[in-house]
Amino acid sequence: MSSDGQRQYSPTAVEEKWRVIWDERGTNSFTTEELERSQRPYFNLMMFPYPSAEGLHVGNMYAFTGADVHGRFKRLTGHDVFEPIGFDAFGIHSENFALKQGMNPMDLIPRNIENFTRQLRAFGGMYDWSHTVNTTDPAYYRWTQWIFLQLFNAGLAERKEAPVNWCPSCMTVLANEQVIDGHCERCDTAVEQRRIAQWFFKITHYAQRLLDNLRHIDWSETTKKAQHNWIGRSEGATLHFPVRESADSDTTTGTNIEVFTTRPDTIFGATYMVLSPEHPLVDVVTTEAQRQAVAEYRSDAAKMDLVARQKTDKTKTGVFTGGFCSNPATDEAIPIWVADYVLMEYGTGAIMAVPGHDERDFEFARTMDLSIVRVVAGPEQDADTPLEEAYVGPGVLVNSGDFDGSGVEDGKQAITAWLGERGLGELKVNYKLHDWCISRQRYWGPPIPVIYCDDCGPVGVPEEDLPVLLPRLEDFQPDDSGVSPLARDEAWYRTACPQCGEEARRETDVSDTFLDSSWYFLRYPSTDHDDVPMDGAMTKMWLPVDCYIGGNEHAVLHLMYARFVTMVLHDLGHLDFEEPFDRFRAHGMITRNGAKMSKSRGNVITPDDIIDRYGADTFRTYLMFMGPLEEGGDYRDEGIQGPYGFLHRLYETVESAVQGGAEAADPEVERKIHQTIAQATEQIPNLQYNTAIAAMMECLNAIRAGGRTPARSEIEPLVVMVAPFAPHLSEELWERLGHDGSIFDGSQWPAFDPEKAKEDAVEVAVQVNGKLRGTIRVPVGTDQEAAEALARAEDNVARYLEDAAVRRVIYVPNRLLNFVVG
RNA sequence: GCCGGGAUGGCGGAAUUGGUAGACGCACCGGACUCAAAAUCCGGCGGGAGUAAAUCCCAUGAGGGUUCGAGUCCCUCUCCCGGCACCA
Repeated sequence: MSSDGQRQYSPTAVEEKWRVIWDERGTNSFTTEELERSQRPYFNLMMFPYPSAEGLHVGNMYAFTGADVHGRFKRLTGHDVFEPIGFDAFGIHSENFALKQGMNPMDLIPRNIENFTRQLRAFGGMYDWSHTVNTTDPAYYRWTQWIFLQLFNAGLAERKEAPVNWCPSCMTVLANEQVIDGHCERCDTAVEQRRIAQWFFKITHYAQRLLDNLRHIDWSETTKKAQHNWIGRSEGATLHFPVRESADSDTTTGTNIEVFTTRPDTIFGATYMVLSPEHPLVDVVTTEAQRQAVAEYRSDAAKMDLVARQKTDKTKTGVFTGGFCSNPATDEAIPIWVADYVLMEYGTGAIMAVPGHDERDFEFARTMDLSIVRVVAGPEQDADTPLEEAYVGPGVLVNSGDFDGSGVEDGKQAITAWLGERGLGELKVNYKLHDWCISRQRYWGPPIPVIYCDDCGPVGVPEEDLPVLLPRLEDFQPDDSGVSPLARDEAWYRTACPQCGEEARRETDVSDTFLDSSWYFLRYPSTDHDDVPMDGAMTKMWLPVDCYIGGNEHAVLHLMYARFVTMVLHDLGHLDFEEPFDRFRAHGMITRNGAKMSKSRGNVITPDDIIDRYGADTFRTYLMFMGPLEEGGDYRDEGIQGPYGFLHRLYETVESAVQGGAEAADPEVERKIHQTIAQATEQIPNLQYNTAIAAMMECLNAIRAGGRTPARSEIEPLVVMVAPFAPHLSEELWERLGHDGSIFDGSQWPAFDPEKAKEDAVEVAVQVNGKLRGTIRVPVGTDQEAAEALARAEDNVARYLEDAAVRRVIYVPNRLLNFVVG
């Protein structure tokens, strides 16, 4: 109590009080029955965190606050908001950290989860703690393994030996998506190539659907665009080039080399052929004389790490195989080369080189002194215009036999059809998307539920035997063998074949963490059901997710895999929808004092410190006030004073109103309140939190103007509108205002009354030739004649109109009046 | 190179989608309260001219254009951030 009898706002005390009350009353959690019987279900999702040893960072807080504000707003407007949280606790992060600490992740993870839970409660998330998931819990990963089996049984999981990205530091295989610029996403070590047998999910089978659905899902444009590019559809043709016995002989060997090209129209300019070093036909076409040179080149390419291999600015290298093939359009013999600028992973691993109209081929042809032919003439060019560089623009075909004069686009169709008549070409769509390698030669993940039997081959673990428990290993250090540490636990991997009962061996690889996170949202509503991954009724009630807010760093990994897994489960009859998230919004990044936050810079904000000092409510409000959620913002240490003062003044104002405020509402103030209601109601669902908060600040300033103490009815709507941002404080003030129960129960969001918000007079700008010369205050809806008369009476306006002829008058009612003179 | 997003006071950011640029907040300056400081409250705050007021000029990355009127639309350019990248 302070001397004047009013209580002081103590964020720490208020927040602690309401955390306890929420828990006691179960304010934020649903019982199983409540989940089953919801009237207006709303599934509000945020990206579950990886529980690091460092604890929650501001980036997490920012995202979670943005999502939590959304959930709380939906709840205040009468929805049953299900807002769960969980822990994505498997994976290389935890494993590496455990190795460094000399601890077992099985001991480390529960500790981290405990700390995260404490922080998530402290920040005031509206989490349903009775429906949480932990990916490392056998009760969860049992179903992750079940999902593997669904794909396995449907023929969508495939074991194949493939060149993979190998991180020599993490000693494991990485997905293409985890290789950033030739370096390991986690430790930044240069990645090498290796060939290992791996399990792949055939996501490429879904490429077109994943692409098509982007058109109708309500997602952030940036995220959709990233997925669009990642899928990388391109239309072209597969063309067949018959291999010849020799340069001078017309005889073909019967072998064809297939190429994928987006420019079949330029085939008359294909003057040589290039195979990637890994291409299986290299040995077939290489002549005896060139065998050694080719072998050396291939072995150099194999040794090269992916960084060096993928450098686009290095000079092109290659070697002639000695072999020739026929250009199917010209029937001329063209030489076959091997060069590492052709990648085995895309298309067919072979290209027809058209140096005249492809920059890379041009560069290679120049280096190797190969012939360059023009087959497209752009504007002001003809068949003989010399080529100083590759011409990739539009034009008409030249030097192309019967197709001369045809446009580039028509030529593509016509030439492909013409080659097709001879069985040498067909239209083809290609995608950049690769199949998803889910095998990891590590310890800390769910074992892939497969048993290898000498007689039966790979056999899926029967569903009733799930989960395949991850054994506790004391030595889980990965090694250079390319095999998971689980291969050291013989008692674990030795088992009987489920089909024939003979001695067999378990798969010792574990699955990718992205598999864990590809379906966690499907699990949340069903955590009360141990016997199924997704309960039918719960899934029908709550899914798909209504709103998902998260970081765009997951645009092409997590979000693509979640869509894929959902689509597969739909096709297999487990779900009745094929897109998991109705709405997705990517939040922006936050910086501190204009600089990126990073541990190495030492400028990372520790949420615990800020919350201790200012309270979670102030922290939340400030984070949301910094800028638009979708654009991010800049955290300035002094800036938090604004929201801090705002919440203090709100507290004081409510206190004094309760002690005895004004008898009746002031119409001016009431107008401001309703204008604020209108603005907040419109902007909060659009995630324009910064401007909504600004409006509330203005509203409080208006309420307090002139040191006035408002009536309770005047301050109450503001307390509700602030609730999504400052939930603890709002509960406290709601109670002080004499209400029982939670402010979040019973749809308290204030109703907007347009009549009360209406202004009766407006300022109209008066311009002469577009320059502001005065303003007039007029009743709303004043007509031009009246406004003009008033404006002409203004001294400063009259001055400019004196000796000028008014040619035109532009009147925008309630806004502006412009005299055009001249 | 390609794709996406930006550039507005000392700073973070507003601007009814073509109609009074700078809301709200931070920082700063002045004042009140105080023995003093903190906290709080009141006032000021883009630049320039003007003793001041009135008023005028300039100003939304740069340059041009459309328009009665442009931060907003069109063209050209510069820089910054994010993603993809020898993808045939």
